[in-house]
Amino acid sequence: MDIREIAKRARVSTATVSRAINRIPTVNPQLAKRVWSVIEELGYYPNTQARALVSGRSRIFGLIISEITNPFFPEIVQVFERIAVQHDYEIMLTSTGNDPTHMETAVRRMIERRVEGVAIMTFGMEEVLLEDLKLRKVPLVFVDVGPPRARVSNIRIDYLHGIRQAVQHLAALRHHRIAFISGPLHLKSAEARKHAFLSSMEEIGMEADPELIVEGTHTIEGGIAAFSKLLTAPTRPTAVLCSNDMTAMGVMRKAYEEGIGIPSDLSVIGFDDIRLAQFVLPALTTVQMSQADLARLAFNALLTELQRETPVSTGTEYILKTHLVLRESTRLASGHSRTPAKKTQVRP
Amino acid sequence: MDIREIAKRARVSTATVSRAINRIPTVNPQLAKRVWSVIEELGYYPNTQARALVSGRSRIFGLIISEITNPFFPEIVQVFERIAVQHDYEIMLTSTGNDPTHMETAVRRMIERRVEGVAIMTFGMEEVLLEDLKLRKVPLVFVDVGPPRARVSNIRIDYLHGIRQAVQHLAALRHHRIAFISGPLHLKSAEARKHAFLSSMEEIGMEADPELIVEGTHTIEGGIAAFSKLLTAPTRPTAVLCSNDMTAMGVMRKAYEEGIGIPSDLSVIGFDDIRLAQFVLPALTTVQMSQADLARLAFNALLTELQRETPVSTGTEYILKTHLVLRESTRLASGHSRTPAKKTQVRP
DNA sequence: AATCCATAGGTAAACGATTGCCCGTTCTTG
DNA sequence: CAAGAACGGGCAATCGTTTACCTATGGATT
Repeated sequence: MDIREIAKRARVSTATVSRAINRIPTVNPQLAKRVWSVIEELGYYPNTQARALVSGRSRIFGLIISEITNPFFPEIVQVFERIAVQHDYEIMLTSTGNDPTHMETAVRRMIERRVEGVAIMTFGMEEVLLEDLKLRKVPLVFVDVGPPRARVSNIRIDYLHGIRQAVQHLAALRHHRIAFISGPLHLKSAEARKHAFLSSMEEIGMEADPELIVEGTHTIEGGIAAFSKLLTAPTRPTAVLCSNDMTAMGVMRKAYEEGIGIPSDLSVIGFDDIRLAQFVLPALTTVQMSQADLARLAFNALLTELQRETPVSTGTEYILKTHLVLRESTRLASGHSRTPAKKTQVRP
Repeated sequence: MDIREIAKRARVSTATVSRAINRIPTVNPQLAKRVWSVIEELGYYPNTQARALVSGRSRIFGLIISEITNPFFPEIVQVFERIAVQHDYEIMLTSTGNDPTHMETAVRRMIERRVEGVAIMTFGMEEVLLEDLKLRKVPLVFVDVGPPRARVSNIRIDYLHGIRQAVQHLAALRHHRIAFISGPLHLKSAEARKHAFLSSMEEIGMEADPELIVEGTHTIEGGIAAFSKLLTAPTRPTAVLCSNDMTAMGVMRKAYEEGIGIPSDLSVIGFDDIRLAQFVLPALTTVQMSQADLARLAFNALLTELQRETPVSTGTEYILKTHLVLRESTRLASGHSRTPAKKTQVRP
């Protein structure tokens, strides 16, 4: 069933049907009504492929993330999708697992489907592979990545704000041996977080012991491994700041196995504030970086770039703030207890 | 840039270019090579919309899930996507949040994009809204739902197997007061799990105290609420079996707040075996229902139905087994300790 | 009353591929 | 050596829309 069928039954031309469907105001309301009732009656749905072909607009945005099974991303996907649908866009999602090959085929698929824009949420990887998209002048939005360029927007995350709060919170709780577990350092975002930690420490005159800085992988497993390594240090840390919440969960897991109480023996702070963070035991103090805001920012960046008549020479920059949210996983360093230490209940 | 451009430069007709691209064996290898080298040189990517339009095949599958932020689903999405890409399919993902309106618009969008099949992973909801798809003879695959029908396959989950193991495990550990927190009972799957619990109990001659059966929502919050309710019972349960892992995490959270030790004071069993289950503290004993297998099963069901020349009158049934995996959250009921109880370390 | 203009709606040409059909070669076969 | 088969490749129709352009109609203007 196609537009011709509708046209015939409504005794109008296909042009009129098309106009009625697209609610073009010049069509006589009477006619429009006739057309619509035929459409309803037959349960006709327009063919998007045909529309896209002739109009040159696919109404699809690409969304590239690194790992859908990392709880950080689903919320982004959800919000992004919701907004897209509101704007009559479809999203083409791909989770690369940080595999360049996967990334490459994803880009190819997206070009073949003629996406109108792509949000890249891999936090600083493989920018090179996107040359094909740039070449085709597809609007792009990155997080935490490189030099601005025409049709390419950037969301800069203000890591320093939240991480400085975290460090100062720990310092206020009299922690002197503060460890940091970074993400994989080839990610720009991981690098940036580490750097924010370092300068926050310096700012308050604390030196970061190199032995207490280890690299993780932004996964639970990585957190376990990294914390194990920290435990071999001559003097253990009393607090550990993690580059993301998954890492923090790994630390908590390992601490549990070793009989190290959190927060009684060790304070832990995460980063991201994934939903789970509040349900972990004990609830995780963490630096929030709103996934919903990030998704909104990215979508709007794409839409804005698309609507711009004459592309500006250099893409727009957006900024996303971060800030600390206090929960149960941090406490006064032991030896400084307000009241005689008791190993059981928690109330930081 | 289009196929004509390629044809011109390779000094062949568009037909030959098309045939070369589709690797049709009748084209002269020499010509094909010439065509391909032009394609490479120009960085030409075929337009999927045009292809789909003329061939009548969109190469898109729909995937409807209930909540992408529920950690159960991302793994499904990942596996489904991976297989789809291997078969040159794209997936159109939608997370309905159990909202019928959302479901309705999702179905409309999918029809407009002419999906070739849809996997519905809402576990027993809103089948009615899919009439439009059935009408159009789109292959469908459901989990846990109703009567078979042409072009509609079904994945039946063998809940009983895993749940019976769970119940017997608890019984063997001398638990007599076993609670069950169900999912929202309007979901067929939740209903089925509850039923499996009841009959497993009956089988070993234990009666399920109605006071110990409460309804949850398959979320952490629901688990917290449900367990709070259980705590008001005149005699508390010593073990609780949950309809999914999120619920179990809610129980653990609430227990933690109340100072109830797991597994020392209370044994907890989940269902699903989401990845997180092994990292929770203590690691959760749970009934595994493989998300990867589920995704594979669903994809193959769709593909099979699509390749079937003459649709059989009634869709195929597939079966997915479940089974218990033991971890740290269960233990001999207190008062039956093998060795004098000690509150610290865990080893069930 | 004649002319002009605005306007609504129709005709048909795109969009970029696939593919049925046909035609010209070359090979086979009697 | 002639006739038919086999085969490779080109022509052009087709998929289902949108939209530029054109035409007819009716109202306004003089």
